[in-house]
This record gives sequence, C-alpha cells and structure tokens, in this order.
Amino acid sequence: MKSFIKVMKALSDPSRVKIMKMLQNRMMCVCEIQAALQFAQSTTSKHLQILEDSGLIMKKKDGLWVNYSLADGSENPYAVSLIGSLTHWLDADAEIQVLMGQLPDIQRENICKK
Amino acid sequence: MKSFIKVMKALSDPSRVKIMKMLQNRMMCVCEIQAALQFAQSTTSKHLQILEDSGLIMKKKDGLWVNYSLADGSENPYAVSLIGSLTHWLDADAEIQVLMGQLPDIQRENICKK
DNA sequence: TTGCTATATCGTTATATTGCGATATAAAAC
DNA sequence: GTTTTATATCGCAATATAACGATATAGCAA
Repeated sequence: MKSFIKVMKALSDPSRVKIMKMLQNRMMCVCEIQAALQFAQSTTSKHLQILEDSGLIMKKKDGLWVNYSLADGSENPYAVSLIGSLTHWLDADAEIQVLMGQLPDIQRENICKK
Repeated sequence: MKSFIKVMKALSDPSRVKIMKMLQNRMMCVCEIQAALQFAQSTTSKHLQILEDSGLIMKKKDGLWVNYSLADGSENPYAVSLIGSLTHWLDADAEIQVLMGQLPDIQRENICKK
C-alpha cells in the first residue's frame, strides 16, 4: 500500500507530471528542469526528490551535473505501470504541448555556466 | 491535466483506495463503508464525494440509501485505466486483506436501522 | 589552497487535506 | 403534519504539502 500511495502522491502534482512528460522525451539536469518549469532551484530539487523516492525517476551523476531520467521500474511495480500509461497520456494537453514546444530551446549550455 | 490530477489525488489516500477495493467486491451504501473504515459519517461521505468527483465511483439512490459502486469510466478516461489496474493491484496487501475478510460481516441490515 | 557552479537541504510561510462534531437535507414511516 | 433514518454539508483543528530564500555540500578549475 505504501509504495502505491507514494506513486499516486508523486503524480498528483501537475509540476511533477510535467517533469515526467519532459523526461519521457529526454534526460535532463536539474537546471534544465528548473528553467522549463520556472521554479526556484530548491523547489525543483524537492520535486525531483519526491519523484525519485517513489521510483518514478532515477538520477545519474555526471561531474557537477545530475541527470534525471525515467526509472526502469525495478524499484516500484506500480511505477512501471504508471510510467507506461503516462507515455501516451496527456500528449494532447495544452500545458504539456506548450512545455514540449519550448523543450528544444532548453539546453544546459545556454542556461547554466553563466 | 485537471481530470488526471483529480484521479491521482483521489487515489493518493489509503482510505479512498480501500473504498475502491471494497467496491470492486460489491456495491455498498455509506453506512456500510463507514462501518468498514471506522470513520465518522461525515468523513466517509467526504471521501466518497472526492472519489465520485474524480469519476472513479458512481452513486445510485435507493430510497433512503445511496449505493456506491465503481464507475463505468465514461466520466474520466484516466479513471477507467486506474479502475482496471486496481482490479489486480493490492490484493496481497495486508491491510486490504484484513478489510476484505471482514467485508462479509458488514451488511446494512446489521449496521443501520438501530 | 581558493573560487565557482550545480545540486541538496534547512527553515519558514501559505495553502491544501484529513479528520471530527454539529447541523441540514431527503425519503420513508407513523 | 411529525418522527426517524441515511446521507450531505458546514465549520473548525491538526497535519501535510508546495513554494520560497538562505545555507550547505560536491565537484571542477585556477
């Protein structure tokens, strides 16, 4: 029950769902996600932590960057199913489409390392 | 997005998930659900309202009783999918098994009409 | 070493959620 | 009509969540 509730809670926030949809497209570092969602860095980091803790996403350090991507699902069986469903879900959603449209312009080279 | 979030929020509470699992077994009135969950009547009613509003369950009046059952899913496409997944999910969960075990003893004839 | 950059964590505030008891509504019985 | 019963709604307290800024940590560069 606990792991199920964790996945559901993680996906009951629109911002976290947006993160899932972006990661479905490609792996991203924290500052890219932050730029896409227009959130403070601490807020972005916390959302990512909740998603990771539920087994929906995973992280991989690359020097100074931390790259987040969709989890393979080995952590939480309910996460596998939801990740799969989310693949087709919400593609027609207006908010998601706007977000996806600006995704190509969000690259860590342009955002970080000022 | 909004209807998706509604379903996820509805299912991020253990008590509401329990209600879903019970209704998967059979239709129930409010006082039966209240007895099963050991909640105040107002609390039970509120949970049911949240589930109904998300399109996960539906109600049917029968005189003084209001019978709740799983929705057919015409209200919310995400609800259909989750109702389907929940059919097999959590059957092995300890809390759910205890609840299901005491379900046969919970009948409106024994609970209401004191 | 010192600085700089990306990310994580802490502390706080505003809002949302969950529970309750009290009250209101609706339908049946008297 | 009044009473009874099942359910819904209201108002409140306790807790959880989501946002922020400030600070801490980790890794590269000089």
